[in-house]
Amino acid sequence: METGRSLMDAVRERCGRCSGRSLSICNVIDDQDLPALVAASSRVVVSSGRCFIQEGAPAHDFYVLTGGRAKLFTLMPDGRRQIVGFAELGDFLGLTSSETYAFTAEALGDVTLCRFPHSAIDRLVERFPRLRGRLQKEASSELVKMQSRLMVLGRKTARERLASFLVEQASPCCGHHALHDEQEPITLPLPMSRTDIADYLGLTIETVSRTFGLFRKEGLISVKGASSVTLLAPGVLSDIANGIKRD
Amino acid sequence: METGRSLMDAVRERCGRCSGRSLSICNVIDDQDLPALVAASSRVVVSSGRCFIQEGAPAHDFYVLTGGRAKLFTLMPDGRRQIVGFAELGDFLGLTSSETYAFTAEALGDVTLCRFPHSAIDRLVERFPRLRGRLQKEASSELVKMQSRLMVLGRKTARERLASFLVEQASPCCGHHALHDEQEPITLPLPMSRTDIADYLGLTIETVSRTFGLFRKEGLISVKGASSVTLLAPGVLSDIANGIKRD
DNA sequence: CCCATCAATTGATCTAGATCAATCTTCCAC
DNA sequence: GTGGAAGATTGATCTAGATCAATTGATGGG
Repeated sequence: METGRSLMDAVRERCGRCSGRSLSICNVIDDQDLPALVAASSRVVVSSGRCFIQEGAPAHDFYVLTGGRAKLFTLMPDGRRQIVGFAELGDFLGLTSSETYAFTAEALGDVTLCRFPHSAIDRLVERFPRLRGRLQKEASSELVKMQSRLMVLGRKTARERLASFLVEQASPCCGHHALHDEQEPITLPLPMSRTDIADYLGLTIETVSRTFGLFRKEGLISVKGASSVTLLAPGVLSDIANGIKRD
Repeated sequence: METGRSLMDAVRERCGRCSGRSLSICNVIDDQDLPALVAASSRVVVSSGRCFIQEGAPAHDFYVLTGGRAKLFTLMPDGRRQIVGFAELGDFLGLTSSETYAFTAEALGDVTLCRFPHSAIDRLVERFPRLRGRLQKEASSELVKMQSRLMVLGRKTARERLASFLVEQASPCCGHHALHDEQEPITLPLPMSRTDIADYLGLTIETVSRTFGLFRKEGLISVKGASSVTLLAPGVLSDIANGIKRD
């Protein structure tokens, strides 16, 4: 919470250069109204490996991710883990129907966030009704992504799962600009570990690694040091992801 | 769309006895405002096995399910199917971020619905702002359910999946009233086929059937003619669902 | 009531992916 | 650089659940 002169500075500092601005819920707020947004929120920096949302903890705050990436996961009592999503620039976290968070969020590398207390969002929504619609749209679009993830986990083979993952990573924001060119190679950073990918796809690290190996041998990808891949044939990978066989 | 005298009749007819009223989005609308709701919507009856939402078709309408149950699924090009949910009384269908439906909805037995054209919902939301919040809450709660479904499909064994399914069926409305008593037997109708259950849980019919058989032998359930189960030990099933071993 | 049809169960095998077990990289901290 | 620790790859085996194959049981039309 900031006021007066420093608030204007804060707006310039926080929103002026915020690369998440156009992607996130903030994009329904006019420039002149930004101070209200800044006043309602606080900037949070989370260092690599730290958790900023705890599954089951009281849900006091919403977050907009403004830098870095995070993994979102749930645990079973015996430690089995399912990653329910990877958050990126502009993603809105902490929407929950209940009074507690449904997942844990951990920073993959250093992460910056804007934190909005629950109560502050209520006030903002009252003042900027379009925000409510934006929040709903956010939830709906997440819901659609979830439905395709259910298909991945319920019905796809290991090959199809990894291909789905790679294609998804190549088209952030729910396939917005799709794959620019189906044939054009695309290089992606993979800030998550093989273990994370395995827990996302319902596989083991060994299977993930072997499948990466296969794709490499088949000339579909090339790997640079485990945290960067180039999709050499995005179109083929996309077909594999959808269970389509080319001959 | 109805007017005048017949509208009042329609309200009495449609909403007065609607058992979904208290569960659905309609529960944020005062009785006196119901006519607006009725005027904006039309009643639809769908007979068993018919689809009323088609994956990929232009999303013109929203639906509130007011009677019966439906299965929601997506297909892969080769016909593999993933059931993404079973809709029941009061459920709101057709929320989507894109211009097309993300899944197909098919009636399990005869189904009645209230259909709201997209445009009508926009007008209603403008007139009744609380509706917007209700819609968002609906989407958020669905999102939370999805996250636990990802765990089911990604990390649970066949036993755990079927137990999860049975416990979920026993506590409709996202575990609202939970299991009244963990030890009290509960009898459930199962309007869906074994194939549907398999496609919901990412298993084959054979595995579903075998696992039902095991639960029966272990005295955890008793089955009446494939479309009705009694959970004899809901607490134990719940523990199995969560991977907790009692000894 | 009885047959036909389709769903569900049960049994026998097979296999994709898990598990167990070494290496081999990568990349810091020193 | 250099040692070492964590992560990734690769290989050998095992197994839960898939697949293939009957058989049994429901359900509904004539």
